[in-house]
Amino acid sequence: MSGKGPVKQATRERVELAIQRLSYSPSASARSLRTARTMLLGVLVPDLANPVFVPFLRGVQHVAQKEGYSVLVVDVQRSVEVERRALDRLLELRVDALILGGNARDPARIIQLRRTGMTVADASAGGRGERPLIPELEAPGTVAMCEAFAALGHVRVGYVTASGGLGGTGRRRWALIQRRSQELGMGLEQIRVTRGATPDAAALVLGGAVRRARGVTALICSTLGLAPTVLRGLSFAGLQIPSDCSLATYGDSDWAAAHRPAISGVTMDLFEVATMMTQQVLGNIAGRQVDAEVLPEPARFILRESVALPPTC
Amino acid sequence: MSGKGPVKQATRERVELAIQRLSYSPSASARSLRTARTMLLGVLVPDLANPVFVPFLRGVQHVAQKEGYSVLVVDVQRSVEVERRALDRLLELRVDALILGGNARDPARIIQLRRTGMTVADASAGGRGERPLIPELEAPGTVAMCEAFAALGHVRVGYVTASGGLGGTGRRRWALIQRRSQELGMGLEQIRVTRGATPDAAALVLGGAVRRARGVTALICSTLGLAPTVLRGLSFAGLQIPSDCSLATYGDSDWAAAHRPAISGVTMDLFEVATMMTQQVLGNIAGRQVDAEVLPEPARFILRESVALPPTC
DNA sequence: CTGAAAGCGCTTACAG
DNA sequence: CTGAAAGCGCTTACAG
Repeated sequence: MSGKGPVKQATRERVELAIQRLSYSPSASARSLRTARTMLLGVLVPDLANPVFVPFLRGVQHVAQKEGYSVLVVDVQRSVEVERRALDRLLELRVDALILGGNARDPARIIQLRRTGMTVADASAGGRGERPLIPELEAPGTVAMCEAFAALGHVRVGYVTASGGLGGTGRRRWALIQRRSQELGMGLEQIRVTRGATPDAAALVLGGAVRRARGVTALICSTLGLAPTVLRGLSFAGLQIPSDCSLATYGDSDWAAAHRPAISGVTMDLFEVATMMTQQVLGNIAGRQVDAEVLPEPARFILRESVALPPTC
Repeated sequence: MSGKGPVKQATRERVELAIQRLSYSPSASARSLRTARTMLLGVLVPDLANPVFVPFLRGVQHVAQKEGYSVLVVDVQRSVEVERRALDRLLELRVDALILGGNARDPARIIQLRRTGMTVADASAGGRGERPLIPELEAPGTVAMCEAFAALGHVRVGYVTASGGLGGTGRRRWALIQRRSQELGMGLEQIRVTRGATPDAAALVLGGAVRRARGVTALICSTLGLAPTVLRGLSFAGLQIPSDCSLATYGDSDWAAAHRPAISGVTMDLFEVATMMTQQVLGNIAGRQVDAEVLPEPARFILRESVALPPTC
């Protein structure tokens, strides 16, 4: 009972060991200090309130945790200052890699980081030879949408954006829409609506664009988050979709599909994009050679009831 | 030019220092090893695909980063196993505190953690004397909703849940709805619909519940994510809201408000809940005495067009 | 194969 | 006030 036979003692030791283990847990700090690896991944997103970044974050989280990595997420709230501090902190934390979900506020900092040897994957912009993944994947969807409008006979399209400037991805997309519209002989204009604007405020802007002589016959919403504001604005203005004006949006969701009329959209699987990016990043830092040429599915245009023939005048 | 005057040398040293600083960044691992503080916060959410956890995560992120803390987020995907591993890892990382956005898969583990001195804040369940924050805040909204239905003359209500069991919050809520309905003289039944079910599958279940003799005249959707499925099911079944059946949901969003008819809902500000929880947690571990009695706004019931008089038979 | 030592980069208490 | 030393808890190379 108190250390007699040698076997009994061994047993007791094992038990004690097991008991200790119940609370013992090796210190990651100590290990990292020694090994110079933290098994930490930093993920920067411009704005978690924007729903496109949620599946992205889920994708990163998903593969990271399967590989034993933990993810530090920071919502930079579209602020250079917050991004700067976050990057400083992530570097102190010695993250093994950085994943950017959207355009960096300070791109110069990013290329500088790369120069120091930090692995950083950027979903939206391509630094030094790397291709901008998301814009590239999105392009086929944009083209398909433009072609669908043209095929139905639309002659003038309005691209609705939230007030505030476009980021790198936004500018690339706008350039593509411009080019495609022109080739297809459609007029194009940009319409600014404040996200979360009151229905009457949105109605004023949208009603004006649709109702004036030679007004737009179709609207493209630049982001899914803006769509409800646009829908309420149109509804308030007394405009019917699609008889008075067709509507499509970037992004898709169950709500867009459940809406009557169901809303068309350009959509791609950001979860999958994040998954593949993260796998590649983790492969890189493990020194594995990953075949970079397996790309996620490109974006598609989902045609639903909200896009139809233009009104006959 | 090469170390002549003492002043010049001092200047050069400053310059060299500044240059070095450009790449120097103190090691968080080393510091943590010494100080036994990591400035790390672990956040566990049951499922990031459930939109209620996104504002919650944003709230935590927001105050954490203002206070210099970084947040490790893990989506446990409703799996005990994933949760277990995540907790092990977060403990190795020596997070200064743990924040649970939803019910833990393994509550015993949590109370054990608390016993070892770990600070853990749980939004959905209260361990040992702490009150379950979210259920408590949600209750007034549930009551208001039940009363609204009763006041309009509804006699039988269906509570639509996703297939799969209820968690702690779900059970508490169900118990409250049961009690309130009974007190108000309304019948109640639970209806199970698979999230993401095809419209015809959902239509079968919902149509049956509404159309049969003495069927339900109103539906409550247990979570916002399920609402689109219910909407499409009702639409497929040829049922009009609210003339054939009223509809309310837990949660609210721009899409719910933009839907025609606009969807009623029980809603509260999870961003604010997370904000206050996190402030309290950080205050605790800093040894500050925070007044725990400032509570976030409780949930409200937003009455919109989707809830109206029951059909007259 | 086992065991003691060195060292990762900080902070903190202590000596000068 | 400044500076050298000890030590946080690991891993890894090295000696026995």
